[in-house]
Amino acid sequence: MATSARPDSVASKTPPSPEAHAVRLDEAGAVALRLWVIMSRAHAAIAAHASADVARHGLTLAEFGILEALYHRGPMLLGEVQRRILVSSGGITFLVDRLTAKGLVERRTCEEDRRARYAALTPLGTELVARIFPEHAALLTHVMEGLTVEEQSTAADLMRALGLHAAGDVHSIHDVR
Amino acid sequence: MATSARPDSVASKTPPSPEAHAVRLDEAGAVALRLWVIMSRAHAAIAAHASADVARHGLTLAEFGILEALYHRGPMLLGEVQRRILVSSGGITFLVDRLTAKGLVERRTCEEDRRARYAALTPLGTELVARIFPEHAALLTHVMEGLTVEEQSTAADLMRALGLHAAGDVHSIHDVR
DNA sequence: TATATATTTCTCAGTACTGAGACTGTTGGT
DNA sequence: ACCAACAGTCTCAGTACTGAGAAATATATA
Repeated sequence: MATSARPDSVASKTPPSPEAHAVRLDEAGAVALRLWVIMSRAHAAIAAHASADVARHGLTLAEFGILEALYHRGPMLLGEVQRRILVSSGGITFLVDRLTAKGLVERRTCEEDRRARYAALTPLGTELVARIFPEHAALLTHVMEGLTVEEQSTAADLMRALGLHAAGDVHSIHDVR
Repeated sequence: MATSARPDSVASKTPPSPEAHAVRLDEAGAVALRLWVIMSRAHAAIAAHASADVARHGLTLAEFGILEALYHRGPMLLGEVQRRILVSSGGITFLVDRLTAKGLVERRTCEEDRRARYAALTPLGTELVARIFPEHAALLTHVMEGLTVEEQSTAADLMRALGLHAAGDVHSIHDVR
């Protein structure tokens, strides 16, 4: 976590340096860039809170994401979990190993496809999620209070469209058609 | 980068497992949580594109963020850069070291405060940013096309309010007053 | 002045991953 | 049945950081 994530509230009304460069962008570029920067900062600020919260229980956000997914959906194939929480193939193995070592998760074989394995919560893991999830939700509710519930809902809809487009077949602008 | 970030388009209309747990949340909690998850996914999907783009030039997103900041604002104190791109104190030293090794950035002493040091672009660094920034902006414009320009602007306003609140004095819900 | 506290950067050991490739098992074509 | 291509997981070396603390300098208080 960053040691300080405050906005430059007081600081830096520094006079424009002679070495500063103005950028020429069309309107679409300017808006897109602005959204990306603002979104990154907002995400980082919220992630810092969320991360600190789960760290109280010795968990990383990625670990918590796995526990939460398994709690809500029941046992899942490792590949499913991987796509859901967006880590690399090596990462999911590593994370499930660590959660297994903590006694929160166990691997189960998959009868239909013997290459695959399920991850499932142990009773201890289930109990942990049941205990900490409500607190975590309350924290996030609090962190999100910068927007009204209606605004949050609007923001979620916009983010969803953005995410789906970005995750989908956005061909690189450098691709030949 | 995650090896696959596709949404579960086809997959997983799996029947609700007997081991799945329903969660009881008030409306505010449900909306906040939904926004957090959706926002994280959108951010990750966009970051994957941005990251891949700057990687073509051998840069990480954090490095590019520093170069961009120095390009637009001129030389900055390390602490300023750190707060702007949200890395740890060790991280900014490490990143500036690496950019210095690449010949893109140099350190300068600060006369007014001899503890502090400026980071400034070298001519090579300036030339690099001038060359790759327009391409990067074009890529982001393309990635953001899941929303209209007006929607992007709305989203940016909402994210800004969210980020400011989260980065500000959100006291932990567990604090005593 | 002396002392304490704060701020800025740097050091370094540690952590949480990534990504390329290996291994094992499945599927479809012939 | 065989073979090629593919899919799911695992291994492991490498990477990009974090965070606690140290060193140097600055500022405030008595």
